[in-house]
Amino acid sequence: MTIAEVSRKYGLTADTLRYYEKVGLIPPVPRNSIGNRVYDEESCKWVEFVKCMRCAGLAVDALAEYVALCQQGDQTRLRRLEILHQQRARLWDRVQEMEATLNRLDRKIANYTAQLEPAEQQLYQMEKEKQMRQQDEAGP
Amino acid sequence: MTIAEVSRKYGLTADTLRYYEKVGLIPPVPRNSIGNRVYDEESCKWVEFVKCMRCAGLAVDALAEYVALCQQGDQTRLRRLEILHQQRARLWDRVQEMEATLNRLDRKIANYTAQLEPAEQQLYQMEKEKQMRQQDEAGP
DNA sequence: GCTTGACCTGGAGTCCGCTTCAAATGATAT
DNA sequence: ATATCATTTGAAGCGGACTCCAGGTCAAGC
Repeated sequence: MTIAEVSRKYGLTADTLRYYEKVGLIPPVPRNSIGNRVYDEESCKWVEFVKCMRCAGLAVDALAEYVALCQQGDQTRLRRLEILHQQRARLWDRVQEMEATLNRLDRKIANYTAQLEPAEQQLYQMEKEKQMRQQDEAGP
Repeated sequence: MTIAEVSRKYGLTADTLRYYEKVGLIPPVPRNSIGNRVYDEESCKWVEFVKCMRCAGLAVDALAEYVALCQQGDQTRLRRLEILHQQRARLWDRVQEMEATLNRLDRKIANYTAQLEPAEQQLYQMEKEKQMRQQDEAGP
């Protein structure tokens, strides 16, 4: 696949794909005779993997280290595992934090909604929906 | 409270507190006769609120709009509710994405762990622990 | 009355993660 | 053969969110 095809396939710009390769988020992509990138299965898998990890917020340099280690063979497996563990832990912490905030927002929303004038409520209802929970003040 | 005290209390630098105020993430903080900030209850609540929301990744400008509306009185309640809804939705999406990645990392970790030499496993065990799940390849 | 220390401001600097650009190359279409 | 097009590179630029800095003001202690 060409860079344009991969770009379409994964929704990353060609520039971003080159950038990822440059900083080591994906191993060097094979080239054809004239030097253009030709993404094979392997490269695509890396692209998909990295897209997923970056979307979740993993840091570029942790990922780059992991990718570099993968290219250095089996004796790096232990270290790779460490990196994965560490990143997983960070990610988990962030998710906890975000879920707490989600709950807080839900309470706030419930509170706002409860205090709307009936007319407003209906007006609002007409274009909105869904899940809410408990108390919270409506200021800060 | 002085800015230094608030800084200690919430773990944000004085610079960040001034910055938040400047860009409207917190309403203007009261000043004493010589122009120094004196954080009252209200200001502290805002600081805490904004810290929480920013940690969860809400955008500065959405928050700034919300804060501005709060200062404009009750007729902005509907719009505020909309903002909260919207931000909640974004946050929820991100959490979903991150949880999926978390699962993927877990599978990867399980796979790596399973493939370690027994000696390595033990070595690894000695400093690590916890939860893992199922299959995944160990490359990308 | 002079230093020290906390605070102020405006503006510049930093870091991250892309994004844009300029100039070049080669394949393809007319 | 000339124009068009996708691609290449290295380097510069950008946006977000702080972070740091220089220069200045006050209040208090010695």
